[in-house]
Amino acid sequence: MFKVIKTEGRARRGEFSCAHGGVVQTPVFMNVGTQGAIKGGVSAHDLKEVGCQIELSNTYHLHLRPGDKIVRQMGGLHKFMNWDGPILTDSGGFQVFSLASLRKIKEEGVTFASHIDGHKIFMGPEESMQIQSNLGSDIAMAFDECVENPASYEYAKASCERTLRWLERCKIEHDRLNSLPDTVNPGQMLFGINQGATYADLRAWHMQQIAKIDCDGFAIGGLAVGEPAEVMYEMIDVVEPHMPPEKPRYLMGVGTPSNIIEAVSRGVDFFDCVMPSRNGRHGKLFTWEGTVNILNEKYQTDDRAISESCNCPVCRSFSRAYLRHLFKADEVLALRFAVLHNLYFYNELMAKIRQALDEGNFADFRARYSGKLEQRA
RNA sequence: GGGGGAAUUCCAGAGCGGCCAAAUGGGGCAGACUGUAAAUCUGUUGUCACUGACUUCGGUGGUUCGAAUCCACCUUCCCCCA
Repeated sequence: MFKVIKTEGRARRGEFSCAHGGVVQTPVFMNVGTQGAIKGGVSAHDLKEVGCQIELSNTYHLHLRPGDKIVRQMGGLHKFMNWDGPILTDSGGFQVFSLASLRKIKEEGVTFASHIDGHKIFMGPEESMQIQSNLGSDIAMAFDECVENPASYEYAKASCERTLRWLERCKIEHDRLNSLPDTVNPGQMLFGINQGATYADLRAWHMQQIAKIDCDGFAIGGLAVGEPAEVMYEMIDVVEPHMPPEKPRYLMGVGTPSNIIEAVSRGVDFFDCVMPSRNGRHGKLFTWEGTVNILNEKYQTDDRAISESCNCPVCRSFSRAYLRHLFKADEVLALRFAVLHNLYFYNELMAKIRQALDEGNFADFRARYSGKLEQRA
């Protein structure tokens, strides 16, 4: 269920609900827990404290370890990781991109060499749907190919045509699985994914085609893979008019705070990104004043919180000097604190975007923050 | 008291006549990171007027066209015997 409750320009303020959790307020940032845990020592329990509304996990990774059948046997991913809110599972399509050296693509699907032990794994649309069904996520993503950048027009065209055929197969298999009497999550939704590299005509054509398929939402994939941000924005502009307005739009894997603000202004509702957690683990912290590299020498005796305007559990109690020390001393607590802070920031960013939309001053918000939040504090 | 060994750039530790401002680790400093093969990766780490010059390898002298590398003495440390 998705409902747009207010708009400002193309930006949308909405509400989304699914089989788990209460109403999700959009625009929303989904917190990434690839293997059923947020890297850096953050649990589902912590996600609540940090304002997370939806968690994202990965089909490929959970299929390899512990195995989707084991997750199913343990009662599904929600119970397994003790997260009662919505879960979106990515399909494995991104691994077609990120594990490019370990895979082979054919019409039927993709053969991977496991990044763990090298054994062969075949994943096609049906397999991806079966795995996601076993995981019992609330939103399953279609199995697609995230094409690398740059890609030739010919390759991008052939690839997005194949991704369209894969979506048709995903839809059939997804509906079949959902109707099984013992399915883990009968309310599981399916989102289709737009591709087409950086070619406007392919993007538009592909979006028009997938919009004909009765999906519960539509994602824009294959962006933020090395192209300039302006090109990414242009692709959103190209595709957005062809996205069904009554369904949620998800920009996959994006992005920086400014990327998110810009995409919201272009009509996107859902986001996810590894950036807050990964950068956090690497000592780069986001604040409303700009970014802080907590490893820098200048914070050695800085008694202030990471951000004095932040109300996260870390900023309420610990200093920059202490956090820097934890990093320098290789304490796992450093990772945990940094990730908690960054996720809190991202979730608060979304809350403030929503508030601005509610109050009708998103344009002001955008003017004030877009392009600023990635700069050094 | 006798015998043996070692002293190298922030640390550890290679080098043992020219290709050495000196390997490799660590530490330090800085940067990158966008549907997570990432608690990872990259750069840098004597000084300066920086495609070159200058001062370094415990100290002082010496051998040599040339020394971190060879010789003498000194200093300090370590090991073995008593």
